[in-house]
Amino acid sequence: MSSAALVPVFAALGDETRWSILAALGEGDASASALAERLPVTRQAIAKHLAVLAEVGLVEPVRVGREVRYRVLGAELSATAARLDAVGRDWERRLAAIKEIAEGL
Amino acid sequence: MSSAALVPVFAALGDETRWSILAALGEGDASASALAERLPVTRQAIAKHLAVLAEVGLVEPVRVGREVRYRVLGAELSATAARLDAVGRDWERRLAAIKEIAEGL
DNA sequence: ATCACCTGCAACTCAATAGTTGCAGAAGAT
DNA sequence: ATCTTCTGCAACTATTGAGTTGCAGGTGAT
Repeated sequence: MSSAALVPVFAALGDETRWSILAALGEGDASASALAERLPVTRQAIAKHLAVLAEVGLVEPVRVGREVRYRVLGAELSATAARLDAVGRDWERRLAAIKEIAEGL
Repeated sequence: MSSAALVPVFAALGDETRWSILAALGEGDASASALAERLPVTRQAIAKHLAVLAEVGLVEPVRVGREVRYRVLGAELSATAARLDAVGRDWERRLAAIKEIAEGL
């Protein structure tokens, strides 16, 4: 089941640095230390971001020996997108209905 | 064209109060003052949120006499959802490819 | 056993932002 | 013309969060 609250997911996605991290993970799993070599922030900052991303289910930790690699979960992203789309369509539908009533049809 | 940067849109959607506002607007256009009567925050706070939402194209101001009503743009939400889904699918695809290579297929 | 490296926790700084109050100004209503 | 009401601007507070440095603890490699 992947239905954490919707809003925290967007809050997690509302940060450029986290997108850099997600983009980097999109090219293969990596640890916080490995990511720190490619990004202009410290390992600890990245670790915090990864914790946020893991909290909302966008990323998943995988122990490999003494390091902890992270895997991006694209499916969760798509699921979130689906829910967002549903909300958007619902509002469009309801507002269209209101408009018709207002026009006296 | 509705392609503002993607990240600020998520940042805008990462706030509970703004979702309350969007939900209220989903039941019909309303002004900041009208919204302030239904929500537990001041009009000015709502005005700021509406400015943020308008900035990223999720909402649109409409002058009606001396008041300014806001209309929620569900289509923009759906467009954002589509872009999000595309990113998610892309990552899944790439990671699946990497996995196959790693397994020596 | 020792060394190197990676993770995790804690304390701190600084900037951004959600929220407030207060006031000035413009546009309908009477 | 006056009164009401709605909007917009400005200053201020407080909280959150991004980022840092420093250090302690484990785990694999030699």
